[in-house]
Amino acid sequence: MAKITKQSEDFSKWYTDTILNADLADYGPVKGTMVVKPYGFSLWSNVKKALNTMIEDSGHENAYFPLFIPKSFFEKEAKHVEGFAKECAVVTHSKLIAENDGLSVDPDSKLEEEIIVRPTSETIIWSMFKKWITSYRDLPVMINQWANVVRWEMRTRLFLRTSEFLWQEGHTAHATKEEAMEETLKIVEIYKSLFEDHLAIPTLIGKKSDSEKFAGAEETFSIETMMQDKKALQAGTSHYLGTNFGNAFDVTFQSKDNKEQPVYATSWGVSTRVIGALIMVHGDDKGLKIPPKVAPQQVIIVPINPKNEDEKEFNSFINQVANALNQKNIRCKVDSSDNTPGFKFNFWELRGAPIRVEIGLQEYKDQKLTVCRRDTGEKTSIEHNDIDGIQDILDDIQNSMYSSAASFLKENTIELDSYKDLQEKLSEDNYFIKAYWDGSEDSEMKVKEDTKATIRCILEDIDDTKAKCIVSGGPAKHLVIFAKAY
RNA sequence: CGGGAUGUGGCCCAGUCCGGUUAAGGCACUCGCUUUGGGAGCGAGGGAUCGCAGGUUCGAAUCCUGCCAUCCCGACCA
Repeated sequence: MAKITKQSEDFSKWYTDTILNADLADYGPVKGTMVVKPYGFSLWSNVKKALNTMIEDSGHENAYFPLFIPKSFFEKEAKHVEGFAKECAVVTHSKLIAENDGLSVDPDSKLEEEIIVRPTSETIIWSMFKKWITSYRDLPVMINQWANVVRWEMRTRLFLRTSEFLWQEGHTAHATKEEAMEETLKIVEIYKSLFEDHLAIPTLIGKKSDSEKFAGAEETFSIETMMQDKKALQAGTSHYLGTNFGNAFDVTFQSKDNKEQPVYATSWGVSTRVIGALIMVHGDDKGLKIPPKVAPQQVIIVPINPKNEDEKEFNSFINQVANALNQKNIRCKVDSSDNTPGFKFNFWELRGAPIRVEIGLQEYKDQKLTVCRRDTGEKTSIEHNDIDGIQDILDDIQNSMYSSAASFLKENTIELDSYKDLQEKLSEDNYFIKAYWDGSEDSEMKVKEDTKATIRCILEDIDDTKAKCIVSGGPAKHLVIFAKAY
């Protein structure tokens, strides 16, 4: 276990060091791929469990659609093709031939129609919806799937952008525009709750500008979050797709009064990128800081073995504490490896365990526990059977992690109305800049060229003739956030 | 696909310019003893066809040619 680079020295090196050293993930053999290791997967599973519960509780059903999609499906929706054409893995052959010194592709096995490895599943899902939807009685259809997708990326980073990643993608079909829009916004609220209540990550919610929205969507809503380097990370998206996919796949339904009607759609997704967000929002120079609700281990007990004491009784005291915690559904583990206590302290801080309980001779004699919080480093002593006391500390850690991230976001979000100030500020440091925008692509592009910042989201539409665009000085249509993004 | 760099035990790397015994060191690993309240110490041990393929040479990690891979910087992106 090596020492990790300080955040202040090189934030992105800190990020990679932390992931590798905390055992979350490792590089895969193919460029841009990653292996999610057990500790990282356990974290993802906790996130997944929380989100899946909310998805199911709001009426969605899980299903699974194939990885392989006929190429022709992508040709059906023009914008969608445009958006994904440049990053698709394509299957062209079905056989290999063993030759003297290796394998080669059998030219005779060329497929009649090439197959695309899904970059997202709208097309295959809507091809199925066509079969399933004929009457108003069939609607709404509310499907979710947990899957892997492949997007052939040029530059990749662990969790943030890899060629293959895990996510959930929701796909719904509705009888009316209003219902589909309502669904789109309901999902945004679910995502907001996942981030704020479970991951302790404050969020900004808004609409994407045309240049940033999902290929094939009418409207894209996004959950934007601020990392500790003050760059923005889009952590979730929810799309109102209108009738684009319904039309492309010729899906219609018959209403009560026997009229043929178009079907309205939504789609929405959250990926393993949230792990990246969690790392970059909460981590520090010691490593990860995981919010208790999703931590693989909430409490780590580090025994400090006494020299000449009765080891048996000491160990049974420790097991008694661990069992009591586990019985109250607190995820707890005793680190009984033969490393030194100091090593274990650092090891579990690196891995972000919210609470460490130290039990040595002193605690054994006093029947007390020394409790150390990962977020503040503060040590307190509590009675050995005060399980509620531990739960209270976990809750407090969860809350204070959220509030410190929230004040960080607030401190680094500034409102500006002069373009000169915007350029100056963004050349000094990263910020979220709240400003008016006239809605034109020219203004949007100018900011990107001058500062590398983009419109992360549209917070609200403006109907005030006095509001001026920060770029052009013309009448403003929207209040937006400009920021550099991952 | 353009510009730059790098390939040597599991990992980080010295050695390459100027060819010459058994390829050095650190981390990690294994065994033993001593340790254990903030990354333990000592001793012993295992592990490398030096990215691949040719070539030059008495002799190649080192020189030459070709290839491959990875990383960084640009055009694309949840």
